[in-house]
Amino acid sequence: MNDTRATAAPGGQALLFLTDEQLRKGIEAMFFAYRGFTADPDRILEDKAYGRAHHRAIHFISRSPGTTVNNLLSILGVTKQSLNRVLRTLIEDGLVESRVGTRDKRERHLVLTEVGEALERELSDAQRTRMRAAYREAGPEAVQGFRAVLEAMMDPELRRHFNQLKEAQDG
Amino acid sequence: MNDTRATAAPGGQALLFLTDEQLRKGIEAMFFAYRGFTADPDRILEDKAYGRAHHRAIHFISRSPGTTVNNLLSILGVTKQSLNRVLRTLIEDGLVESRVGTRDKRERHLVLTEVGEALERELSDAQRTRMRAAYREAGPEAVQGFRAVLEAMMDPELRRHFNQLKEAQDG
DNA sequence: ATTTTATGTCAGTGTTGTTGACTTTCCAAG
DNA sequence: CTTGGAAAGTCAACAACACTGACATAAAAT
Repeated sequence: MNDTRATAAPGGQALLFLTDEQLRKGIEAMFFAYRGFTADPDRILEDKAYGRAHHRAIHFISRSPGTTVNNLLSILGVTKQSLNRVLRTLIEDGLVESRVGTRDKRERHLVLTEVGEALERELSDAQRTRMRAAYREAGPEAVQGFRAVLEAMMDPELRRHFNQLKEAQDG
Repeated sequence: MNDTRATAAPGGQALLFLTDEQLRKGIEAMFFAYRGFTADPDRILEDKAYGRAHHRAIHFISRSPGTTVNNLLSILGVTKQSLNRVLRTLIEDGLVESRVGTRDKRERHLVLTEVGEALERELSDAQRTRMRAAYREAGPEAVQGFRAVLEAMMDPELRRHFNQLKEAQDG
């Protein structure tokens, strides 16, 4: 069923014979899996007045407490106007605190409040539960492969961000 | 660096010790990778008057030529009004043909025209190129794991659709 | 003193999703 | 044959979330 073939090549490198069909299935897998990936947080946010954009902001503020608006912008890849709309509501609702920088007073450092952290936990618990179940079902070797392919799929700039986040608490 | 640990458990099953941090990194990998995944088609569509929704419709019509609107709806998971707006422009622009069903004349069977297939090729070529590069970089075992985790992450209904598409040309 | 950077804000626009209401077509059961 | 309901299409209104462009403020850098 899984006919991704590998053969030893002269250089000791494994060569992949990837048919268009196999690649197409990878593409569809990404599409369907991403729907599942966002389904649980979406359900939680649907009641509250927030959407996916709020979730992303909350996630990365939680991940890098005290991050600046500019840093968040380059991670999320949206315009400042778009991010600002989201941040404004989160600050107004008391989920995020915006602190003027000490060294550079132009910068705003973003941190989650208690309430913000509670929502972050609720959202990430749901997402982690699905991820954990998928990892268990697929097995440990699969997890390594999953991460390797995803990382290889990222744009270089995003990959840099991804690995910087990793270093913060993992490396 | 990749510290997803696996240990042989009594039942012969491998046990995974997944920390919240490891799961979180999987979540972030999905987020960043999906951005890369959609980046190339987005760039192509940006010039033309189409968006991601058009791409998705074109992809699945190409994948299952003659599919009905209802089938497409359950694959894409949007409302008929939303899909209809997209299909209407694609039909008006001569990329998609809508054929009245022969057995059931209420149904519309959707197929790509020559022009539609040309755009589909352009889009999927771009997406496959990235996927192929990622597969090559990650290696053949990683590809297996990638697909296994993604499939485990899908909602059951979407997983059914995914596997039905597979059977069509792979099983 | 001037320029650049970081941030915030206002106004307008586009894509993509939603609900709700309504019509047309047409299969199938009574 | 009539009627109920499913499939498809349409119209209107609306919301989330992205975009561009223009402009304001404060502070750092030159």
